[in-house]
Amino acid sequence: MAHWLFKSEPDVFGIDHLKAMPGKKDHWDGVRNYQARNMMRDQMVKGETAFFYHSSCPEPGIVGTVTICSAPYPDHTALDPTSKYYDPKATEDNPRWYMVDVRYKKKFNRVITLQELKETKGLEEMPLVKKGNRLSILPVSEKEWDIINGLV
DNA sequence: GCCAACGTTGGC
DNA sequence: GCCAACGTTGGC
Repeated sequence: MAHWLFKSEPDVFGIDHLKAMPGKKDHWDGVRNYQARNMMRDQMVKGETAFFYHSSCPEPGIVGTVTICSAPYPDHTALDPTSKYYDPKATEDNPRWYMVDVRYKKKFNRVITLQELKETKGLEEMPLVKKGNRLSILPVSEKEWDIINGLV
């Protein structure tokens, strides 16, 4: 099974928000980038695990893990004119954007900072540590998954 | 708040 | 199909 990384701004929706949701799960809406959507729609499988990453905050880094607990399905916020994720080009027949549900799995006892990830041997090829990457959904290899879990 | 690095849009 | 303009992301 593949592994993933989900980025989110902790001020908007951090791992503690997810943990506080009913059933400790929520839908991961608002992905509005085609590359991220394609990975989500075409490759994600229920039961796979992912890192939860906090971005645009004082200490950017990986804060825990989540489980993908649904198959990909259309992101209905794209059809809602009152949503900040509304997309006038999305329709019922052609939803354009997709999402999955994620469930809180674990919060690490510390933040594995971006800085630390950059300095860790074996993670050099992670898109996350490379310059200019802005995708909110990223694939994580089995090797990288193990290395990062070993840092905690 | 700055700015680099993208991605998207739209005129041609 | 090119490409300039514009918008967004996200670390610092």
